[in-house]
Amino acid sequence: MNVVTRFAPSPTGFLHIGGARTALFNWLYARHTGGKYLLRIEDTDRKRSTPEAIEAILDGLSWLGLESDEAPVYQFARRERHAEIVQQLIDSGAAYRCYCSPDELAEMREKAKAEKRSMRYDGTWRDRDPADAPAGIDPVIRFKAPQTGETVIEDAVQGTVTVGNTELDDLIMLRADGTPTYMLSVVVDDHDMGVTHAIRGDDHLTNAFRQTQIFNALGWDAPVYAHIPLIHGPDGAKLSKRHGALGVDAYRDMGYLPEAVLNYLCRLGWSHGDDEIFSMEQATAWFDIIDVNKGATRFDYDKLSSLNAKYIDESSNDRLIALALPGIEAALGKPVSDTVRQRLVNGMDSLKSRADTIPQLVDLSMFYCLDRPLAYTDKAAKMLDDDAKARLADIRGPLAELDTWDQESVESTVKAHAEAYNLKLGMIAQPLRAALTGSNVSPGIFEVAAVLGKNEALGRIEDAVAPR
RNA sequence: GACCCCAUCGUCUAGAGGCCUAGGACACCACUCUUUCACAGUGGAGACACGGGUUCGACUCCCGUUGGGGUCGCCA
Repeated sequence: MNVVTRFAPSPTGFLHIGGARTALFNWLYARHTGGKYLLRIEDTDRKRSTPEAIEAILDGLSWLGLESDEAPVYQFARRERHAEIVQQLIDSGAAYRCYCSPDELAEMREKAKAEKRSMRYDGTWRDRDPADAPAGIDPVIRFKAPQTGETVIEDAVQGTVTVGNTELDDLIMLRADGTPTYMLSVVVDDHDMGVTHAIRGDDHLTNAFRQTQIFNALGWDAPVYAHIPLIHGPDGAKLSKRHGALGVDAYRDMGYLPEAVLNYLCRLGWSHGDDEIFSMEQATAWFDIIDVNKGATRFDYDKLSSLNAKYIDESSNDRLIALALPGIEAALGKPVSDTVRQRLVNGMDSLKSRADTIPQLVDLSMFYCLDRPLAYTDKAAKMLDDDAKARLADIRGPLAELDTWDQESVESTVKAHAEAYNLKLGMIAQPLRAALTGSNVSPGIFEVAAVLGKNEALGRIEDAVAPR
């Protein structure tokens, strides 16, 4: 079988993390089987669909590299086809006109709730004579759902799921204004697009029953459904705007690399033995729906960050500098000079092993970019007491005499000096760190001195020694 | 409330009846390395929700309980 999968977001907001993973799983499965991965924008809700949301979704997917194999299908553009199918259903007696007003329906639900019955449409117009139709009211078209027996779906993730048909009411397929609803459009589009596997969030599980019924009424084969577990917030509650339900652009802005996000998302609900860190090529080779878990998962920033740190480590210095530069220049309030850029190039290897995210990398890099005199952190200032300043003043001379200024020469000079004066290395190294970086935390101080260059390093020492 | 789904360390997970004294990863703790902070390495603590079955044998199969989640729109 030629596999065709699809990701079908509704453009009513950004692409959130759950949607991104749904897209990823569909993409992986299509790639794994050598099939096709399609994108369908479900924009039949004209009131809530926006071009901005479409843009955000497309941007998010492209940032993650989840490109579809064909141009996106816009569901609303296919409304005539949908209406045509509905007409077909009416003709065959599988659908009917319902003249209940929204208010009547709301009332019906209220009453059902009060009587503690389930809140389903009661089928008022199901078998009523169309001649009773009230004048001046545009009817909706409802699906005449089977009232006996049960509907069974063989879900590729959840297994066999059965529901009694008495639980399902007659859903609306065409609104009073003649536009198709989601439930109908999905069925028609999945069929027309040749979708063989519908991988989607578990929140669609109950929809699968109704869609299966429509497929049956149409005499079409339903795709294989695979309802993947939902992603919850760190506290186990449903992802809401308050926590976790961010657009993927937010993750980019938080300094996460797309390959880290992808790798992390793979491990949320899917696994390949104990493999934790792997490329999309490996994931493609390994991915199968049977290995997807059933239970909901929680989003864990710590683990994402840890993965991100590893991907940052493996990134080229050029890429990292390009990613960090906007943040650095924003903090600086001006573009970086060529000198500073060169320092970043030279210092990046040890900077990047310390950063979990790009903003952290920016923070870590700032001391290479700042102009003299440096501002000191509290701890650095404390480190620069009078004794420390005296020691710095002492070491300045030998350093100034160096002809070759590199990590080795600075290190041997400082070490020799410490030995000669019978000082522990830290007694000089720590004040030196404070002077050179303005902080008590930095990469190896001799490397820092080398990267800074003789002039800048000596200047920063003088700044620290000078009375403030 | 009705219906549906789920249930292994705090979190993500391995586990397809004996391989399990339940493995890995993140987080946590300790140690090593180190001028600092990281990185890295080593070690540690930490789970099969509960109760019944089935079986010679259950984390694995069945039932129930409890807990969690989802759905119940002229939204998708």
